[in-house]
Amino acid sequence: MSAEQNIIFCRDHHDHQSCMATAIAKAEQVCESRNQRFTKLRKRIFELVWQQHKPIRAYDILDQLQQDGRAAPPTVYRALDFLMDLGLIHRIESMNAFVGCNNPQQKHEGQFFICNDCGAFVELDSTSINSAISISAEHSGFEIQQRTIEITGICPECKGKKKSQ
Amino acid sequence: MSAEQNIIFCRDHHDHQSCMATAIAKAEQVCESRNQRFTKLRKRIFELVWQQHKPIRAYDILDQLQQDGRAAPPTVYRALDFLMDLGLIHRIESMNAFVGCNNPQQKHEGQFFICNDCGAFVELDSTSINSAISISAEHSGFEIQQRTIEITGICPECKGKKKSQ
DNA sequence: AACGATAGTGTTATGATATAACATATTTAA
DNA sequence: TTAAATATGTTATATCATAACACTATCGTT
Repeated sequence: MSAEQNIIFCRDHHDHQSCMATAIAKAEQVCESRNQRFTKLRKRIFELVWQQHKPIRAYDILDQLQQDGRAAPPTVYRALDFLMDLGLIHRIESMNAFVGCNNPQQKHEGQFFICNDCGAFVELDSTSINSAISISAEHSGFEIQQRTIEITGICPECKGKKKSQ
Repeated sequence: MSAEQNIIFCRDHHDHQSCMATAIAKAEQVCESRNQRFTKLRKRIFELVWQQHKPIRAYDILDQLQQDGRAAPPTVYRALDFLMDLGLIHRIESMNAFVGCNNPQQKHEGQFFICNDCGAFVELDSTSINSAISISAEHSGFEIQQRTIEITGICPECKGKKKSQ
């Protein structure tokens, strides 16, 4: 039962409303189970991260917040740190940006496939990628603490669009 | 003939002089073959990156340069960009830092295993990791352009030291 | 050797990303 | 209801990176 997940870029092709609602429900669940508070601010920032199904940068979040009144960087970064600690979002190191996680209940660090064209991304947790890395590490006694795996390129849709031009 | 490379953390256990000399020789070769100039400045910065066998940040390089006189950030970043373009060094995204590459002749993007304790690192180019990722991508028609694979943790030596304390 | 073209470097200013430190407000739990 | 703990606001500043333009060195011709 460890079938590899398929990459599905869902940009524009789904019921965003319910997708978002599900994410929020999961987040609330995770917070509750860890005795953490999903405050109004944290929820707002979580929503902004999820909103577009693509990586968003801290200062873009800040810009959005400032449309409702004053806000400063620490407000954003603190919320992002909180959400990351709980695994509700992930940081994309190579882009200084953040994405929502759709499997926050499981502890994991995903593998991210991100389209350079449209920004759509997919998070995998592939057994074969994970174990290839683990094996390399075990081989020499390296003890893994954190995995950063970020693959950028062109998603199937954008590839299609390009061809037909 | 695709035996996996082993992780070897060479910190402190090698002839640094000749290790460095080899790296410089390779770099000169690569530059020559691509009709690029390995200028005094570029060489100096290349040496600083190699010097410690661990990731070094741009402003730390800048500090070193400034001991020989004035220098400003663009001087450093330009040289780093040049060296990266030729594959003579790599950027570690998750640390905003740079490391020397010991196989610059081959075009590749490595997998980095970096010790959180001592900073030692190893660059692999593992067939099994690479193909696991390629397979995941091909599965759905994602066209890979760039791979960022950075694994942090504790190297065998530091693990040993900790145990014996 | 003299020349213009190209490539490389210096310099100043500023943009982009992130955090420290402390003040204030809110929630929790006794 | 109150003290402790948690969360947020606010100001200042650290850290990372690049744009734009001036100047210098090198290369390839004549």
